[in-house]
This record gives sequence, C-alpha cells and structure tokens, in this order.
Amino acid sequence: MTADDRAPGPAYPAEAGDEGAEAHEEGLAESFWSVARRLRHLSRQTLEPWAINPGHSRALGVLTRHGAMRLNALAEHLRIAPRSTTEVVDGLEERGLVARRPDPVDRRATLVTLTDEGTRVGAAIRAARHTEAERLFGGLSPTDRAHLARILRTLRD
Amino acid sequence: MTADDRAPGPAYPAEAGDEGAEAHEEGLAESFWSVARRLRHLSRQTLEPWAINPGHSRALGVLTRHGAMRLNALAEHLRIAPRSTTEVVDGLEERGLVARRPDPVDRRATLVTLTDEGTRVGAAIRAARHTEAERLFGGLSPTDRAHLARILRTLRD
DNA sequence: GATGATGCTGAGGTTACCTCATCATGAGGT
DNA sequence: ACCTCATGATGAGGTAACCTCAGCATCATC
Repeated sequence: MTADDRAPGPAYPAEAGDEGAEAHEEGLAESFWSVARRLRHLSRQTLEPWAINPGHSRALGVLTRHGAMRLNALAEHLRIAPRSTTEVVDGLEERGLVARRPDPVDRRATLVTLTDEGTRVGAAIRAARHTEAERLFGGLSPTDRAHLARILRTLRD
Repeated sequence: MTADDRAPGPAYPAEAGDEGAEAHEEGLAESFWSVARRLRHLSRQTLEPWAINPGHSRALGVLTRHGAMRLNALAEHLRIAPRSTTEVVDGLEERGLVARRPDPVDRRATLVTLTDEGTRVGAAIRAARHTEAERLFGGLSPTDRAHLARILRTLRD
C-alpha cells in the first residue's frame, strides 16, 4: 500500500487517495473516486507525449470544438476567471499552439485562434483521448457500457 | 452557461469544466467527469458546516477509520509527501481536532491522535457523507445502483 | 463628449502541494 | 563505547494553478 505513484514531475493533487486504496465503506462514492483516479492517471499518460498539462489541454479542447473565441468566452468555457485565462493562453502561445489576434469588431477584445500546429495537436489529443477511454471502458461488455452510459447520464444533473 | 459556481471562498481547481457543460462527444469519460463534478460540489456543501477543507477531511477520515498513527503513515494513506502531512496535521491541531503525542516506542516519531472533538467531527462528517451519497445516488433504482456498483468495481482496478 | 460598462493584463495573494537540508533518534556493525 | 547509516519530523524555500483588485483602452449610451 505504498504511495509510489507520487512520482517526480508536475504535481497533481491526490484528491481522493485513501478511499481508493480501501473502498468498502460508503461504497458507491468511493468506488467512483477510485475510477476517477484511474481516469486521471490515464489522462496524464495520454498528455505526456505533448508535454502539455491538463489545463492547457482543456483549453485546446474547447478551441478545437468551438473554434476561435475571445479570452473572455474561453474563460467561461473553462470556468475559470478571465485573468487566469490570460495565463493559460500565454502558455499555449509560447508553445506555438494558439495565436492572439485582435477582434476585428471590437478593438478591446482579443481572439484566441488555433495555429496549424495547435489544430494538429488538438486533433491528436482528441484521438488519444478516445483510445484512453477505450483502454478504461473497453473491458466492459456492451451491455454494461450501455448501463453505465445511461446511469451516468441520469446522475449528470 | 455561465460559470457562477466560481464562487468566493477557497479555490478548488476546475478539473473538468467544459466537458461537463457539453458532453456528447467522447461520451462515457465526459459523463463520468460531469458526475464527478457534481459529487465534488456536494462534498463541498457537506463539509461547509465544519469549515474544513477536503484535505483536512480526508486526513480526519483516515484517522477515524484507522486510529492514531505516525505522520509518516498518515502521509502514505493520503498519498502526499510526509512534509506536507506536517502541515495538514498543523491545521487539524489548530482546530483542536487532533493532538500530537510522542510515540512511546520510538522517540523520533510522533503519533497523531484524534481528540474527543476530532472523533465527534469525524463521525459527523462520515454521517454527512452518507447523506451526501444518498442525495446523489438516491434517485437510482436499486437495480441501477447494483449495476453501477458492480461496474465501478470492475473499473476500479 | 462625459459616464459608465466591458475586455484584457499587471501586481500581488492563497492553497496545496513539492524538494532539499537539518536535527534527533534508532539500529547494526567493529 | 563508538561510528555509520537509516529514519521521522520539520525549517526553508519553491511551484502550479488558481484568485482579486486596480488600471488602461475601448465601446455604448445618453
């Protein structure tokens, strides 16, 4: 029961450590966090080849799905403060994945657009995520997958 | 689709914001994070009355389940570095929920023990967590609960 | 053309982690 | 007894990812 997955590299919070290790009390919630933990690990592996962190990846995902948008809008999608979005975009810009350009209809605003490289990486990550999901959920029977999908949908709010 | 749950108070990372808002792509994983998000919110509410943060609550949980232990051991349960555990314990000690006492069999070591207050709060939180889980999973039919429990168990690793 | 709202960013803070160095103690060898 | 190495906790200092608040430019409105 050692904790050797506390490896070098960027530090992500544990969030649900102990419950995972010995889940047989509250049941559902604990199991749930356990699986979440696994998903997070998988996700970290998925992102590794691109040396990109989850925050950046999420932003890239939003831009991939919705196209260019203002920092403001991006902030809303990511559910973080506009000021924080500035920094996320800074990071992506440094890596050459996005570019800022002035919004043609409002000179206060800045549009964040994917570069070609950003588009490529965005698509690659999207594909990798698919594989990642498959690695976790692939073991389930089609019926169980359907069950899970349905149940999660009702729980989702 | 505003982001008004970005409320004042301590800052918890978003972790899976956008996917929650518009989950109909990768399916399972996204739904999963959505539900995780809900669970986190519930958990925050649950903890509110005790003005305790998730990290402290987790430590309290470990001590409640396993009894007094060394900081070291607590670190392993929480899957954080021993040095960080020092700080978690500092916090709990300030709130009078735990006490440090020398380990009788090793004068280097420190045992973290629950105070009476800590025991009370630990039990109360545990009960509240039960209610919390009920609030989320209570809507499911017994069959679906069983399905979910079984499926999560197989995914848990 | 003054007034207030809006979009971005500089400055500085917080939280929850981390590593590395230090100090006391323990365990084992000679 | 003494020396050496390992171990438990902690001081000092760092980082990532958030935050708020203030300031500046621009826009919309009256």
